[in-house]
Amino acid sequence: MAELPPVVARMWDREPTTRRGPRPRLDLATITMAAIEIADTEGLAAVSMSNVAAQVGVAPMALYRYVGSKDELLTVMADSAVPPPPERENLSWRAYLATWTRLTRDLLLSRPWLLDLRQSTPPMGPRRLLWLDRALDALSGTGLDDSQKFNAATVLAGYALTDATLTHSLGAGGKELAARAKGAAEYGEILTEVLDPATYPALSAMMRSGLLRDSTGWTEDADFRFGLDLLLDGIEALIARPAR
Amino acid sequence: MAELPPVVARMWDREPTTRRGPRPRLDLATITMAAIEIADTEGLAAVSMSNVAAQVGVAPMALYRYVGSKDELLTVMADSAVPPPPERENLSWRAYLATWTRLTRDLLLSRPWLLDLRQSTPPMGPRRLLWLDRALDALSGTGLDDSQKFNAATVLAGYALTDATLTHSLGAGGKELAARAKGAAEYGEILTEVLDPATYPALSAMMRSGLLRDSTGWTEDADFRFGLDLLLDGIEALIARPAR
DNA sequence: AGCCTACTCTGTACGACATACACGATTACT
DNA sequence: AGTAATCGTGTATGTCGTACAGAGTAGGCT
Repeated sequence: MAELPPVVARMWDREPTTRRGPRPRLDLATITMAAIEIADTEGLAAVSMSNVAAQVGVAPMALYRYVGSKDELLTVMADSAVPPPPERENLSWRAYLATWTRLTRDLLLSRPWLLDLRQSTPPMGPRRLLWLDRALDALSGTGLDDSQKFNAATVLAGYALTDATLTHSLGAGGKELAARAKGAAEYGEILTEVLDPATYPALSAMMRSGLLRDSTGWTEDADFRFGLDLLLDGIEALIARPAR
Repeated sequence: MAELPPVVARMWDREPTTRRGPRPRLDLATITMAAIEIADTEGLAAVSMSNVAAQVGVAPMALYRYVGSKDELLTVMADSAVPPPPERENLSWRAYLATWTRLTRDLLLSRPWLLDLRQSTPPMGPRRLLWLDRALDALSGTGLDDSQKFNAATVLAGYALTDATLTHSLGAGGKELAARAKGAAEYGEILTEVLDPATYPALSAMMRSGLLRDSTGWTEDADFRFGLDLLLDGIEALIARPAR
């Protein structure tokens, strides 16, 4: 039986109940919440061990009693920032996965620093795994095999991430919307000027006909639904198809 | 007319031809190639201004004559590491986009540090834009409108990234395959042990039936094709659908 | 030709950061 | 009561990005 790495153990609340020395003044959850609050308000760059320690009123080195490294802290943050998944209610698999994907995207947009966090994550924590479980569960009556279900969930989550990344980088950032929209328009302008129609035929034609000119053409919800329906149609077709 | 930021200008070879002082001993391409070589061999973490400077035989601060910051260097790297897109030949849009997406994924797997660079990037460079152009071009005869074409390309690129991320994190890394496969199996073991069937019904059932037990069930090419066909089917259905 | 000036690269310095190490204080178990 | 494990702190180290000032170089102008 494999041994749990200490942080993983703490993520899953598997601490031994009785310990030796002085009572800990903190716990992993407190530290993580403080770090998340800093990331929410000042951005991921402001999440330093010193800042987090100051936020919880402790010396920087004290944090290393709870996390093995800053990287570990970031990993825990990436899981703790995730809310519970939506309830299934009576929704069809398709309706449920649609809101599942949408909420995933909305989460990433409401905490953009999640986008910057390295997503090479086998070590998914309890919360992310709960989302995964719900997606798999929604597909349980469809006749897909395990691998297909898993891949479908992965694709949907990946799409949420792709869309959130694009949407975030182009605006829809609340108050910054105006600034970012202007940035996108400016960049489009520069590109239009710099793109050589000979080597970029399709793209330069598209730019000249005004793709980025009005930035609302991109960031709207219709674009998200577009790709989402694409994927759900694909899954539906797969379900309808006789088992291979 | 908007002014080009200096690095963007250099990325697009828009340097003024005559300059004042001593001839530069370097150019942006040399620096970028050195940085990419370091990233390829020692990983992204080893790409420091000092290391890059040493690699090209120059004092660290000299690099700042060519890039405004390390972030800019990373941005340029993210574009320069991209090879030219495949030729269209006589391929159907579907066949072309299939290899387009596959090659995108293969690129990300061959230079995994690109995965860590997932910056929120409007500033795409000439090479990435060339790929985008080819994808749009492949869809030019299909009757889709600009926004649909753009979204389709985005979704496919996003899928390549999702799949590469997952595949990389679970193995298929050449020599490390054994080590990583063992890692995945171990993690699966731990999860199986820790997952409470009551709160994770679908997932724990799936794990217990051996999803991660043999890691080849994931990383195989069939899984990539699965999602890819899902997307291409969706696009094909959209093309067949009468314009809304 | 000679000066001016923009531009090149260098050396030094500073502040931020992650983290190793050793210490004194605190508490449970023998 | 004593032992040993654990906690938080203070200090120190090495690395990093980059600001700044200076010395050398070479084109443009008079």
